[in-house]
Amino acid sequence: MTTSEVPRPLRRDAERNRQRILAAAVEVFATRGLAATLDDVAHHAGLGVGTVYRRFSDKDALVEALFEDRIRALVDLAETACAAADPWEGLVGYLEAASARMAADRGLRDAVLSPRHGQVGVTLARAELGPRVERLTARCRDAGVLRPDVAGTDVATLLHAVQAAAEIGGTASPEHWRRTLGVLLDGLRPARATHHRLPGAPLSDEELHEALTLRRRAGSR
Amino acid sequence: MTTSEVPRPLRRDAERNRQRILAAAVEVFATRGLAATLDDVAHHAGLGVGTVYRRFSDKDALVEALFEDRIRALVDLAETACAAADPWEGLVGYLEAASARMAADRGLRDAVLSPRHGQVGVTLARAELGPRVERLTARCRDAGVLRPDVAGTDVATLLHAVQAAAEIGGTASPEHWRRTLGVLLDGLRPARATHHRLPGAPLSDEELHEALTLRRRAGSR
DNA sequence: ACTCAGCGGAGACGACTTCTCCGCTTCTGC
DNA sequence: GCAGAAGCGGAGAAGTCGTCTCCGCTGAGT
Repeated sequence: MTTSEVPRPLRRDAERNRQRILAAAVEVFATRGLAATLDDVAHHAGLGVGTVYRRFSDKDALVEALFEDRIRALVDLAETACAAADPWEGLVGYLEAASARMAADRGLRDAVLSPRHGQVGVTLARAELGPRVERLTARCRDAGVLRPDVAGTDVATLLHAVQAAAEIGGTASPEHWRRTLGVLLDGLRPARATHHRLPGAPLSDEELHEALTLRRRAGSR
Repeated sequence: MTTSEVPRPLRRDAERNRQRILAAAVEVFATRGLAATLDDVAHHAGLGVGTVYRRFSDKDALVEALFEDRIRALVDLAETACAAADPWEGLVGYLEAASARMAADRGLRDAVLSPRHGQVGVTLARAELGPRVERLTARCRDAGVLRPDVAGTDVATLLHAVQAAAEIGGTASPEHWRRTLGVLLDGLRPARATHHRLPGAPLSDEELHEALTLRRRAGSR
């Protein structure tokens, strides 16, 4: 449903270029984030900017084409994790897999963690993430394998925190975030709650959503 | 030594305006970060931009005037924490205090966690932070109150991660970061032998420094 | 061969910042 | 009071950086 299939089959060379653009965009966005310019992408594909703009009306259109299914894959990941035999393993597996993908792709990181109006599909897909993380968390809490004072929104925040670590590791130490995640995971076990309860209350879903949406002047366009 | 004291005492109204600028800058930078424009600051002070530029040659000059001692205060905090009777309490106290200050002041956050050439004093002050955190960490490790596979650079990374949480809380939930810090602190206790060691190796000092310096296109100017 | 989809990429545009300039206002010392 | 230095305001010059358009040319497809 992205675009009606009716139009016209595209000339052979044009289709080839389309693929090149997509491939270049994947690479460029992955390393430089969504802040990369379309000029960058075009040049990386060995094409002129005009060509990119003929194929994709907008920078948003390109981003959407690239990231909607990537994000949907994260949703599937969460869904699968909900079905894991061991709730804790499910949560850990999801956090690791999701973190790994976002850490390896600055563009995905931006698409998931930052806002942007106009990217309808991406936004919708992202919205499906929250409830699943919530379920994942609730399951663990019920099973007593997660400290009871952690909410789903807290886990979302933690994911953000891990990505901050990933940003520090950058491409120089692409696995550096795992250390931060490791510390966090140990801190999430119930027995580990040595001290006091976590202070304050977790963010409500609305607060979290607003925080994520309101975020950053950055991004693209 | 900021500027030689010799010049001339400044007319009374000028001095008053200077104070207004400083006060406005504190406020504006705290809420909008270093990305705020000097026009913002000037307007917030009820003055024209020209006035600000007469007093401070540069945006950097203003930032420097504001944040050098703030960062130095963080250094002092770390120094004091090193002298705490209980090493763990020292570390926790430092992390909490430093996080609190940075969470409450987006400008400070930017000044400490991001780069910027030209801000000599700020950069120097920041450089003194690393070794102290290292000492703080080593003390805890030696005392066996910190998991042995955590290095000073890891703690620095964790601080970053906490600030990511702070950014989410924003001004709506200014204390939200404490929950993330809480989880992290519990995860830092010497392994009540849950899992495995933290994966990979900690960043070296140079790697961390480079990561911090190389960071972000953002900032001011 | 002919023609039209497709291409390239200079540059128009717009959004933003930083910082300057200069006529006018306000102090201050005498 | 008054002269004249110090200070002020804020329009706008100048620069930067992205997005996206335009149009003459190229080469695929029949």
